Amino acid sequence: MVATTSTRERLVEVATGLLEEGGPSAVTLREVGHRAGVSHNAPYKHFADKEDLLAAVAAAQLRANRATVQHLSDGRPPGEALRLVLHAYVSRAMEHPEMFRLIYGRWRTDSAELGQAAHEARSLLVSLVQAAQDSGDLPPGDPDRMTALLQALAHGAADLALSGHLAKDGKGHAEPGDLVDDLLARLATT
Amino acid sequence: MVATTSTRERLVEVATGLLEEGGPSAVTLREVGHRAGVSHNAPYKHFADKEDLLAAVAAAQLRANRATVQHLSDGRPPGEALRLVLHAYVSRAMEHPEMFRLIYGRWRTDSAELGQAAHEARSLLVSLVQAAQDSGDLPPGDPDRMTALLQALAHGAADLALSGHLAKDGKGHAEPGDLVDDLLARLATT
DNA sequence: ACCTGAACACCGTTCAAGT
DNA sequence: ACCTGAACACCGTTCAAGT
Repeated sequence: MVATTSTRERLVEVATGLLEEGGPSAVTLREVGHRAGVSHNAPYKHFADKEDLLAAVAAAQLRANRATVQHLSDGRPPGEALRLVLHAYVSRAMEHPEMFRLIYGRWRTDSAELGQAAHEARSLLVSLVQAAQDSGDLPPGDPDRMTALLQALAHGAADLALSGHLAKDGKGHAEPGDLVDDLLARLATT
Repeated sequence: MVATTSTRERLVEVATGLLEEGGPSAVTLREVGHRAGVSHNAPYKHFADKEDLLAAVAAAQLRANRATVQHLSDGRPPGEALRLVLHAYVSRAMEHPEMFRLIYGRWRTDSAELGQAAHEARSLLVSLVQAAQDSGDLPPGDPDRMTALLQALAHGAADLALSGHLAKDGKGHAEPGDLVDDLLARLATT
């Protein structure tokens, strides 16, 4: 299997690496072009501007996440699958903070590719929640709303932990994963 | 009462305005200086660099938020006070997205002023939660951890809503404030 | 102590031109 | 269709100098 990566794919790969190393400001089109072996403005032939390139990076990562989620939940009981997926959500955020902040950052460009990837990621999560409700691991109710509750908690716990606003005194000892478990436990006993 | 605003205070005010209008990239030291009536590099006499100025902006806002929280909760039953404060947290985020993202963004500078303001904001929230536990509006347990759970949910709901990752199909109709109420309701019946 | 003007290095973006 | 080199406007930061 020969990997024939197009220039466009290489630009996205290189930009991904630069992002994780030093955040969006480290993704200069000059360095992207240089690492991809093209000129510093060749990216403009594939992307409208820098933000459009970053949107492609975020979309690619969302698709990769979706594959991970599917693999993680495959063949497991719904309650356990959901728990693993939420913990993976948090772990990914803590290990790849720049990518996390990019994906859930503010976009002034409405990238169709990114919107599509985000929609598919959410759909998968909703179906997982629905399965957990059917199996009795989660209480009944609108699955969209239950999903939003769970994702909001996992997301907020990760984001606050990343910014150091989550009880760093060590007293509460509230790791983001612990909060996920707290919520799941309370929901299970309702 | 004559308002004798120092240059430093004026720089922070001007930077705050620019931030809310167009985000951190709109806060150019040149424009800050110009609006404050000084040269484009006068800010360097008051702040180490641009990030240090933004840290002062964030710290000032955290202190203002703290005052709002105290005023909101003053004289109300703990359960209601907590609910109002969490809703205010969400509303503030939705109405001032750039400020919200700044405060809970990533800092490479460890500003003592910002760290102090963040710590005090968290302490106030913990004491509110503790009062709600004492009055029976919230279940018992480590107040630091209960606070983290509540803040993580409010924070995540607001952040996901801002980035459009919260069920925008309209089916679940999950506004951030609704999620706050969902969690409070579930905690009340535990 | 606080401020200014010039200068430097860097970056996103555009443009005319090349194959 | 895809790429290049030069150029423009802009920005953070530094420096020598002024009061």
